[in-house]
Amino acid sequence: MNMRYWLMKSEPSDVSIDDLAALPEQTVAWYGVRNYQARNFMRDQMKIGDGVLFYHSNCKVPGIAGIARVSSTAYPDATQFDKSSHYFDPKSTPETPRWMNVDVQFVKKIDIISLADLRTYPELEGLRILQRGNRLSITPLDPAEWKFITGKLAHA
DNA sequence: GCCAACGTTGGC
DNA sequence: GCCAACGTTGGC
Repeated sequence: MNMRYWLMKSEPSDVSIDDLAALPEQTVAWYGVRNYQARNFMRDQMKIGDGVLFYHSNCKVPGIAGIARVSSTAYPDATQFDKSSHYFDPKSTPETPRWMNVDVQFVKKIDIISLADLRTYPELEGLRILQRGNRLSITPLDPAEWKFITGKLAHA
């Protein structure tokens, strides 16, 4: 078991929580991660069933917009081989792919918990996304943080 | 649109 | 291996 918890950022103009809910199987390949630390989280630590906080970034009201789950282990990100993709990486080959992704499946939408809200809870002081200068698009959560957010703050 | 903070690149 | 230059992220 040993379930882990993650916060994953997505720009809603790219994939929003509503987009995710509307997709076939309500599942999306978490493509486009081009940061090694974030990739390593997916590749080395994520397991099917891990909890995901779906975070809207770079938008009018940044914050946690829904709950999701990891629904595959990591596999090569198809966009790295697609010349027409913004995420194309000429240095990557199918034999030795650089970039991986997992699949993420919708669980539920919640009333957005804004970044400003998140900052008001002492329980969440350690949340990686609240630390100064944090830019990592995938960050781990403590079970206590997960519990607090999904139990006390999340309202469907 | 601004810009601080951070990650990556590449010359040396 | 250092580090300056550059590109990106993402809140505001």
